[in-house]
Amino acid sequence: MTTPLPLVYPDVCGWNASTNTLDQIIPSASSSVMPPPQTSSPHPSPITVLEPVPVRPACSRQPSRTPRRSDDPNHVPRPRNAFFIFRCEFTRKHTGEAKDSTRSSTPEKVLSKRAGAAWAAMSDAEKGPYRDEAKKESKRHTLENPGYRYKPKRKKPPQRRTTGPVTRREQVESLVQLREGTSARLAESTSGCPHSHASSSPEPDGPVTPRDLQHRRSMSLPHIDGVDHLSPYSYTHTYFITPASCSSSPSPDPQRNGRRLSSARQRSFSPNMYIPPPDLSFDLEFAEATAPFALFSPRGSTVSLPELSSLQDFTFYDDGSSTYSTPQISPAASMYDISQPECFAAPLVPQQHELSAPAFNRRHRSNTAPSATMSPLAFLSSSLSNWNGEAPPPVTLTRGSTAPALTISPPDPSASLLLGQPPIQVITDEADYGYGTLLAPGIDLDPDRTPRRADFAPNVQALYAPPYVPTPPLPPGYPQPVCTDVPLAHASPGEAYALESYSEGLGAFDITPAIYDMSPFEDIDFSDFLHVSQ
DNA sequence: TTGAATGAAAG
DNA sequence: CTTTCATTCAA
Repeated sequence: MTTPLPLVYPDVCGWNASTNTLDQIIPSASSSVMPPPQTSSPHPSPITVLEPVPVRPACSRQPSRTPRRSDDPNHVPRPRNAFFIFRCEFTRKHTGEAKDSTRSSTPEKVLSKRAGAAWAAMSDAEKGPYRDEAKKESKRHTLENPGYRYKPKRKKPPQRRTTGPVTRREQVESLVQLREGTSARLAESTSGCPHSHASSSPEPDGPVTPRDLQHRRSMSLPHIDGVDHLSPYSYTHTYFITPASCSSSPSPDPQRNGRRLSSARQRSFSPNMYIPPPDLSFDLEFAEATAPFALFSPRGSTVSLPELSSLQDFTFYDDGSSTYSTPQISPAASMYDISQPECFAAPLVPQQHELSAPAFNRRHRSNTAPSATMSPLAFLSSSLSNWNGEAPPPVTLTRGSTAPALTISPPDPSASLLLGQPPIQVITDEADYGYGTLLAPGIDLDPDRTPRRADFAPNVQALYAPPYVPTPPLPPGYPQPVCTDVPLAHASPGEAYALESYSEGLGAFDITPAIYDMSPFEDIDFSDFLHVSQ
């Protein structure tokens, strides 16, 4: 057993970083006033600084009645931030000029509220001086209090919005509940949903709140150079699954919803429909907004936000000469030579090693907090985007006891891509699920599990082109596409077909896609890009 | 009341 | 390792 050395925390006041010693300490009172040992307690240190002498700038009304950091005379208060500096001035103006009665009668709370409102109404330019002042004050603070370190004391244990694992099923169900609740409230309908799985309701924190929806963890697009990259869309749509039996309940927007669902129902999926991989060169605005992703995506991995935002000199011109400059990111990017404008154009007929258009390579960041709600479509498509085009192994299905076993060998994936062949047919005991099914034979859609790429039909990725992608001409001799693609900017909601195969596939499992709206580009789930419409 | 810093959680 | 986020604390 070693001698209990006095605990020393180098970052408390008094530590001299240069000499690695404690310069100024009151060598007394080491443990006399120590609180009971608590791990969360940030060690009220016996070490105290002699000289700090906090300078309170002009405004300070010195509310001596405030709990001055528990009667520690050597406590160094934090520097004020811009708002606080503003608030000081604000307070002075509003109480100083007024009569004393006002001063005493205006509670701090009200002042704070008013100051907050005033602050919010101010422009950046107006706030600038306060920010500068705050910076100065901060600098002065560090100069005058070397070794100072802000050490907030934990009083409450930090609460994450959700604790513990939340299964995807729970996420989906809580979304369904949210939607159901909204529908019910709006239509005053009492139709319940038998599939709601009340037994396995999302336990820890209850259903997803709208705020959670806004905060679906996903790739936030940092505004490069602080410039907003405006989207041509007013909304992006993310789809989530609701059991078919629930979808009959009135929806908050029956018109849109009905149109969406019925169009998905009515339009039959053509097995000959060739949906090309996305061509990202088609639309200036879209390309501008997407380009960072496209640039990085050949790495096929995640991109840190700093990296992304370091794309400062990214420019994009559509003046015919089509030049842009952008930093060379990685050697892997040479697959799409980013020095060339054409790099944004996906190969019209992708080879197997480059099946994906750049955007498709971008993996969905899986930094999903438990509270983050990922739409089923998002996780489906995230799996899809991880899929490298390999065909799943041949699957043998037994068709009842009398029927002969049926072996389905997926076609050569590259061939199927080239020819735009339909996905393989899924045949089960129950039914012929038909073309358009996304899943490979014998695969059940299990919301608790992220599908692996082997779960999908071999050319399913090719079916996943966004609806707004202009169809490139197919090589002569190939079946020409059935669908006429609509340019992005002119795409109308009814034109979306990218999800049809998806919804048909899901429909086979009694699952109907539904939608919710998100305001554009605040928090982008990249998979939404692939299915955006309108 | 806003904003900065922190530390821990989570990937 | 990096990023997110709840919490504290400045008057």
